[in-house]
Formats: sequence, C-alpha cells, structure tokens
Amino acid sequence: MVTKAGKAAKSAKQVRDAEATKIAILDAAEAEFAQYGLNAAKTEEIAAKTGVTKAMIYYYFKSKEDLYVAVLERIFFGRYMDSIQLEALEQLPPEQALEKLIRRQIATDFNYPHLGPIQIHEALQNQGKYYKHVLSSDRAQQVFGIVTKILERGMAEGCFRKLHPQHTVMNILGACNFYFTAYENFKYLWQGVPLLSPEMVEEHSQEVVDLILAGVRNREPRK
Amino acid sequence: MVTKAGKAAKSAKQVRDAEATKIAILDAAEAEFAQYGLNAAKTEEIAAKTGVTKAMIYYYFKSKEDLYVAVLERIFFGRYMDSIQLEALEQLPPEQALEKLIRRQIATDFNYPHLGPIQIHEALQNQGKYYKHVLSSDRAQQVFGIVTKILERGMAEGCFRKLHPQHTVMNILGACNFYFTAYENFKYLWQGVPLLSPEMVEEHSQEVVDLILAGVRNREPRK
DNA sequence: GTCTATACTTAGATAGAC
DNA sequence: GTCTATCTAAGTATAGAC
Repeated sequence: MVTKAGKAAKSAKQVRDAEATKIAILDAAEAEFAQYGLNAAKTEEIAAKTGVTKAMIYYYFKSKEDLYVAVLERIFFGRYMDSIQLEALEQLPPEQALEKLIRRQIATDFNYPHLGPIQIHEALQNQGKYYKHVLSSDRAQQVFGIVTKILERGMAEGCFRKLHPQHTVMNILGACNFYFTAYENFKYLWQGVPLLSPEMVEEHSQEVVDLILAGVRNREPRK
Repeated sequence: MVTKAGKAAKSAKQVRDAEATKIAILDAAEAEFAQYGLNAAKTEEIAAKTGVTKAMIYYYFKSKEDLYVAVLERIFFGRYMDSIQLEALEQLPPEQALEKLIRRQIATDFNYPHLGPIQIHEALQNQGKYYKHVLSSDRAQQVFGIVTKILERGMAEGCFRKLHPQHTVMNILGACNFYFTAYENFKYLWQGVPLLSPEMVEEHSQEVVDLILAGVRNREPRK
C-alpha cells in the first residue's frame, strides 16, 4: 500500500523533506520487492517509481540489501501486526476467534497486497535469511503463539476435534493466501472470473470461513 | 527433480551427447528458476550447475527466455500432469476422489519441489505471462475441469454441502501447497520442527485430508 | 538533501577456434 | 557439440557539484 505522506511529498516536486523522501523510497521499494524479490529488484526502478534518483536510495539506505531489510521490517511490524490484531482474539470463544482470524488475514492480504508476495519471495529466494530475525523475535513468537493457543483451547473445550495445531495454522494460512498468490496464474485458467473484485474477495472470505470451521469442528461433543 | 539421464551424461565428462546435455541444462535451469524466477536467475549459474559453459545454453535454447519456457512446459506437461493423474479420479465416489486428489497433490509437491516455486514466481514476477499458453491449453482446461466436476458431482449426490467449486479448488490447493512454499520462513517460527521430513509430510497429507473432507462434507444428507 | 556523472561489476549474448 | 574469448547492456554503488 502506498503511504499518503510518500505520494504527497513527491508529487509536490523538489520539496526537501527527508522523512517524506524516505517513506516514498520505502513505498516504491515495497512494490518492487513484492513483484521481484530481493535479487531481481532493481534500484533503478525503485528510484524511477519514487521520482528521485538512485543516489538518494544509497544516501538513505546505504545498500539495496539494507533497503530490503527496512521494507521487510516495516511491512511485518508496521503493517501486518497492526492489521491482524491477534491479541484481541484471545478472549473470544475459539470458533469466533478462528472466524475473525480468517477474515482479518484475508482483509490484510487484500489491503496490503505486497505482504504475501514479499514473504514468499523471501522464503524461496533467500530461504528466509533476512526474515529470520523478524520471525524469531519475541513479538512474532508471542503473536503466532496466540493462534496455536486458540486451536488448543478449542480442543480442550471440546468444540474443535483433535488437530495438529501447527499443521492447522499452515493450512488455514494457505487457504487464505493462495487465492492472492496464485491469482495471476488462475486468471488464465478461469477466464472471465473477476477473482480480485471486492465481491469475490468477500466470497473468498466466506468460503474459507465455512470450509475451515466445518473442517475443525468437533462432531461428537462430550456430554 | 534431477533427471537421471542428465546427471549421468554430465558426470561421465566430455561425452558428446546432445540429448543428455539438453536435459542436464533443463534440470539445472529448473532448480535455478525455482529459486529465483525468470528475472533473477542467472545463465552463468545454470551453466555452472550443469557442468557446461554458458555458450551451450544459447546453442540449445537461444535465450534465457526460451529456456524458461522450455522448463515451464516440461514441468507442467511432463511432470505435473503425469503425476497428478486426474483422469483416474473421475470414476471414483466424490469423497474418495477428493482424498486421492489431495494426497497426490502433496506427493507431487514433495517429489517435484521445483513445481510450486516455479508457478509462484511466474505468477508474481511475470503475472503468468509465460504460463498463459500452458494454462489456457485444452489439456489444462480439461484436466482442471475434472476437479471442478468432482466437487459438483459431490454436491449433486448430496455428500458435499453447497460449495463454490472454484473457491474450493483454490482453497484445497492452498492448504496443500502453502506448507512447502512457506517452509523456509516457518522454520524460524517453529524452530526444531522438521517440517520437510517424510514423516511430517505424511502428517501434513493426513491433516489436509481430514480438514478438507470434514470441511466439505454434507451434515444434513437428503432422505 | 538532491542531482549529475561516472567507476565498477556482473550478466546476457555472440564469434570463432577446436 | 563444446569451449574460450569477448562484446555489450544493465545494474550496484560512489564522488562531487549544487
């Protein structure tokens, strides 16, 4: 998502504003890295999209690698974490918590379309090397632990059947994210289906919620 | 997956064998494109992995782009299609067909670890441009149509609840594939869990089968 | 803080010998 | 069919003027 501050600053040309320029570069870099990943992204392109010269990138971020790390951290801590709001789910009944989690995950994928692609490129191209310190941070461990806890609580209370929490977390995220990740291929398979329209995304949410909730629900509740 | 013919030919050095060299190049290119995608892949690296010089790549394939297309076609028509065997599922009862489909999809992901990454890079980096003619081919349309038909048959027969077939196809594929795609990131989140061991992949299969079958099953069958 | 110009490096592609 | 050498383009990064 393009930050307003960034856009505004660079459209009113030649205004010297360090913070705005930095943000504009981060915004452009985010889009470039989302499409190409660290290795195929070009600083030239990032500069062009930003509306500044390449030299500015190196002035503010020292190297392409450093810029990449800055983008990774901003999108995870500054976007994903704020948007997914996992803490708020801890107090809800397991089924409600799971439904909200799914809806928020999909809304986040839709609102921040660069998030998923950046994470995938990082996994495939760099084997998570630059993402390691993000995901092994206390904050990330704690927040993802909440999802596992929701599933365990559901099993303990008897509303969820016996599940492997870690597998289930991945399967849920897979169902949420694949839709967006694979969209550009599937549009050729299902020509004419407007997969990325808001209506279809809403349909997607509902389908995932129905599928997953039915998939985890315990059909033989204790007496 | 590295083709035997390719390996063998290039380990017995300097044997002039056009077909074997071509296969060896395709094998190396497949691995390189799986990690980096078209744009970040380097012909230099492909040549080094193959054990031949860069010039050979251009002798056999004319350009990096042409080599990429050759890899895409081979992995889809020559690997995926043979491995997934969708035609064999048409006659089975819907639930059995769906279970087999999931198990085969995951086995295919495991046996051909380059397949998923190549497809994803193609979607993200090139918006499916080079994959278009593959996925809009009669063969692909027909084969993926089988999956949709299995779901529709299940609904017609009353064993599946009301589903949107296209969403369901994507959600199933997402649950199957995300495990492998995101592995390199999740290993940092769940340190010590051997996600890619054969035992865990078997567990993954079982979890997805259980989740999806429970998720689509009709709980109020007609009388 | 921003630009222009440029050094340095790598990667795609080809020519020509063997 | 394979290699060495090389051309050319593109990309990362820096120096220095404004």
